[in-house]
Amino acid sequence: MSGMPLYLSLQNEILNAISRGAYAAGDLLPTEQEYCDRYGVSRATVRKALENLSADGRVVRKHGIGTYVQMTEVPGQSVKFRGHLEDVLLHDPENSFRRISRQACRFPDDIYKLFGEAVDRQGSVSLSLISRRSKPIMAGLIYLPAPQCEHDVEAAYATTEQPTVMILRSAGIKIARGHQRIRPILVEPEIAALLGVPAGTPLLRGRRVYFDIKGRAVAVVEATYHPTNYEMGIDLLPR
Amino acid sequence: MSGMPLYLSLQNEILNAISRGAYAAGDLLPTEQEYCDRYGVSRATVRKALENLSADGRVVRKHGIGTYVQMTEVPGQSVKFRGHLEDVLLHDPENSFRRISRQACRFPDDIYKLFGEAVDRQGSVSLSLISRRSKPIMAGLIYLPAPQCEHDVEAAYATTEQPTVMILRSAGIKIARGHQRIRPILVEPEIAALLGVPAGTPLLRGRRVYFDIKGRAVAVVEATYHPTNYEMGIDLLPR
DNA sequence: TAGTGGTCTAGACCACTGA
DNA sequence: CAGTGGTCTAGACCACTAA
Repeated sequence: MSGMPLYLSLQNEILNAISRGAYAAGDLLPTEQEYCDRYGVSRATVRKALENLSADGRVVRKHGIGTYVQMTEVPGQSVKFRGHLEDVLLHDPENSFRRISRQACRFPDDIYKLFGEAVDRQGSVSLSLISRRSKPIMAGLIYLPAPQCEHDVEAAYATTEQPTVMILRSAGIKIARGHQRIRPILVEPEIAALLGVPAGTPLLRGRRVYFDIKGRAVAVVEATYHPTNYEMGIDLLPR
Repeated sequence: MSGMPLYLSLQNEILNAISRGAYAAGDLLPTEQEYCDRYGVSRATVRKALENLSADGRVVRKHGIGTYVQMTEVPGQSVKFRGHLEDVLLHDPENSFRRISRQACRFPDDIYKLFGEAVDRQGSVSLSLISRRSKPIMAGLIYLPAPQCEHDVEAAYATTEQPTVMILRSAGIKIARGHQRIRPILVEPEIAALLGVPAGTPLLRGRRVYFDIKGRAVAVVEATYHPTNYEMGIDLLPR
């Protein structure tokens, strides 16, 4: 219908199907071939639609498996951007990751809410520091619920110094997607000391929530960024 | 060579060509057909490579013209994300834009540097407020160099209340790309009064630089966001 | 092993831009 | 108008995943 490209019509069809509840978060969408048959278009067209939805974070495509539906979000007034998990995982070999401390903890209300369905309010919180050429760039509090695999996570921690989400991966917890909300804070003394800035300095803090393929929150990180050793930049592109 | 997909090899070829100076910012790259002939691959493969570079903000593709090279950036340690110009232009009809004041100004050092080649250090600065359902969400200082088209910009301002970058567009200044750096600040009394928060509150400030197709900075905005009426969110996706 | 998504080709026609 | 990128097709083979 109309002058809209076929792949855009298909994208909208799929989004509508998701939003009217035909597929829930974590469900598998029909296969590419199925869409070809159902709408009478070529596979390249179906792929373009699904790749766009993937780029917009609405679905996750897994080679050999299929296309999963992601959680929908209903933001208020906000600017939302897209980024790559890897950019935040800091796999740059020049960055060093160090875990400062770890302890059991009963989650504060706001953190507990993020985990939603988590069976237990009890978990662990770790304090870590990421540096680059011995200059601190980020201090993070990492909240992990107490799951079956806690032992694997601890074992992975013991063998290597890697950012927490890498550790989660090596413990078999695959992260499909995340979301980070950025806000300004006046830094607390403990974090300030780690970053080497005066307590009370205004800093950027990102609250990251990582989700697995089923849309369950599996980790929450409160990342506090150094004011000058680190830059938060966003490229603005035409649509 | 190796098991790398053809389109990735081509992407790297193009990036290498750019970084060794074969094409400068603002130049046109070879056409799709030219790449097909030169590398002996199909047009779909060439297109995939160029579309990826476009999604990464390294080139801008213009229907009927060709593919332009964008400015390269050499960030220090940073997290870089991608977003859409339109998300920042706030074309949401529920948002209202109001220009509070405008005056001639001699640019401060840091702003002047951003304009780089601007012939004149003299320009204008406007103070504006964007609200949503009569709640303030952003106050912005907009710096514009004094160009030939200043008259057109002012004429556009007089006829409609639109965000500055929309105004620039309607004055014939096409914006190809932008960049925003986010940092925390303690808000000054004037901005605080506009947003309705106490002076000294820690807030997010984005310094946006808008570039035309030739890579020249044509506008700088210092955007200060309301702490609760606005959210800065980033989706984290697998690569 | 069967079925999925990932890559790739060789063609076609259309829509936009500038001269 | 000629030339560009935008959309689309109908095939092919490969790489990955789960059972």
